[in-house]
Amino acid sequence: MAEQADVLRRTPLSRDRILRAAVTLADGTGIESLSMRNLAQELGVVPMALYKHVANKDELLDGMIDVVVGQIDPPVPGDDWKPTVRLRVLAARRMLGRHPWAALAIESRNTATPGVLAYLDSMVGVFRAAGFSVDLAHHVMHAMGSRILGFSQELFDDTRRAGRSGASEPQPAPTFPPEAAARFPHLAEIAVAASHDDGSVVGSGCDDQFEFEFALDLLLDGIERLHRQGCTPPPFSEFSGPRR
Amino acid sequence: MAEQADVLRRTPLSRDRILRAAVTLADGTGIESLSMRNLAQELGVVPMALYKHVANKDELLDGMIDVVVGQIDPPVPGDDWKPTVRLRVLAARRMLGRHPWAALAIESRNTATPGVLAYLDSMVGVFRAAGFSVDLAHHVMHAMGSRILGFSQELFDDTRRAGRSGASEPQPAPTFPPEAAARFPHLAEIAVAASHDDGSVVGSGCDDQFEFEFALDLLLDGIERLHRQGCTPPPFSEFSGPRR
DNA sequence: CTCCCAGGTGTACGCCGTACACCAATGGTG
DNA sequence: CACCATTGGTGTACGGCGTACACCTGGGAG
Repeated sequence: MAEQADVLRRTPLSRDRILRAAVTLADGTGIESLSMRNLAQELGVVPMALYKHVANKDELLDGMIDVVVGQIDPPVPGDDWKPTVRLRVLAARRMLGRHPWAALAIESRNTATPGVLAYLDSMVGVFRAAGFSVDLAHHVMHAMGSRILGFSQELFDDTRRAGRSGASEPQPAPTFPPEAAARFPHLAEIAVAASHDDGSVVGSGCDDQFEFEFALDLLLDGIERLHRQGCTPPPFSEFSGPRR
Repeated sequence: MAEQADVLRRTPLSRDRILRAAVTLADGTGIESLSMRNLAQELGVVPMALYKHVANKDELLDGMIDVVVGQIDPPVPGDDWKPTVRLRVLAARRMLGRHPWAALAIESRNTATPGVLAYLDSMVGVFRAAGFSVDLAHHVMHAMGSRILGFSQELFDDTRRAGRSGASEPQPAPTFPPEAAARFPHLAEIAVAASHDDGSVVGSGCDDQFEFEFALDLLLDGIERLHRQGCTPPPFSEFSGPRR
C-alpha cells in the first residue's frame, strides 16, 4: 500500500490536473495565497515541474478562469429570450458564488480567455436569435456588463469578501460601527432597515440574491421595452446625450 | 543651486505627499508595477521611510483610493434627482478614466474606505431627498452597482486595459483575429458592426462612452418608472422571483 | 547644555516567479 | 538488442517584493 500511495503521489502531472488543483486551492485559501510553490506542494511535486505544463502564472490563471467559466450551465434552448438569459445569468452567478476569487480574477486579466469569449458569444447569440438587431444586441451586452457606480456593491457582502483572502473565520460581522453611522447617515439607514427585515441582527443584513435579481429584472424589463418599441434608439435622456 | 536641489529633495515626507506620488506613479506606470521600493525611489528616500507615514502597502492603497475618490465632483444641488445622479455618476466615471487602476483597486480591497463610503452615502442621500423609500433606495443602489454578467465589458476597451500594467504602447489593436471570429460568430458580428459605424478600422471599435450612458439611462429610466408607479415592488418576472 | 524623539537609514529575512542546467525514464528506430 | 532523442520531474540560483528591527541624527523642549 506504500506502493499504492507512491503510485498515487506520482499520478502523472497534466495541465488539467494542475488547473483543477489550482481551482480547489483558490476556492479553499483565497487566490492571493495561491503561489506556484503552494500549488506544487499540493500536487506533491517541485515548483518548477508546473512549468512543463503551463507557461507561467498568468497562463495558469487564464486556465483556471476557463475551468470555472466552463462550469456555467449552457443556455437552455427555448423560444423565449428573456427566461433563457435570466437562467443563464443566474447560472453564471452561481458559479461565481462557488469560486469567490473568479470575478476579480476575470476582471483583472487584461485579455479575455476563450472560455469567457464563448460565454459572451453564446449570450449574444440568444439575443440575436430572438430578433434583436446587431446594434441593440451590442448595446444590451454592454449594459449587462456595466458597473454603473464604477465599482460594485459587495461592500457589505461577507461571503464574497471571504474568497478574496482565505475563507477563514466568518469575520465578526462589521455591523456598521456607530461612528461610521454618524458620518454616513444614509448608508446607516439602509443598513438598519435591511438588517431589520432580515430578522437577524448580525450578518451582512441584506439578501444579496434578491438584490441581484432586482437589478437583473430591472435591466431585462428595460431591454424588453426597447426591443418591443421598435428598435435601437437609446433611452431618452434630458441631457445632450452621448456624443458620437 | 545644488543646495536648492538638496532642499527640494529633502522636502519633508508626509502621508499626503506619499499618497499623491503613489497616485501619479500608478497613473503613469500601472498599479502592478507600483512597489514600496519604487515609490520611495521616486520620492528620493529609502523604502523603509514610507513606513513612518503609512502602516503598510494595503493602507497605502486605501489612501490612494480615497485620494482619487475625493476627486469625484460633489453632487450639484438640484431639485431633480435624475440629472443629479446622472451627472455624479458621469463624474465618477471621468475619475476612473483618469486613474485606470482605480476601479480594480477599489474592487479588490476587502473593506470599503471612508472615501468610498462617503461617495455612496451621498448618492443614497440624493435618492432619499427625492422621496425614495429606504427600501427602494437600497435596491437602487444595489442595482447601480451590480455587474449582471458577473464581469464587466471592458474586454475590448484598450484604454482601460492600458492602466492595468503600464500605459506603454497603445497595443496593436486586437482587431478580432479571424480564427476567433469563426469560433465566436456573434461577437464578431458585433465587433464588425461597431468598427464600421465608428469609421476607423483600428481602435477598440465601439464608443465606450455611448455604451456607458446607454446602460445608465436604461437603469435610470427603469428606476424612474418604479419610483412613479407607487414604490418598492420589484419588477415583475415570470419566474418564482427572489426567495426571501 | 542636555535629553528626547520624530523621522530617515541599513541590513536582513522569508516569500515570490521563474531561468537554467541537470537527470531519469521511456519508447521509437537501427 | 543497443542506442539515443524526447518528455517531464529536480535542484539551484537570481532578482524583486513587503517589511521587522536596530540604528542614527538633527532640531526643539526642559
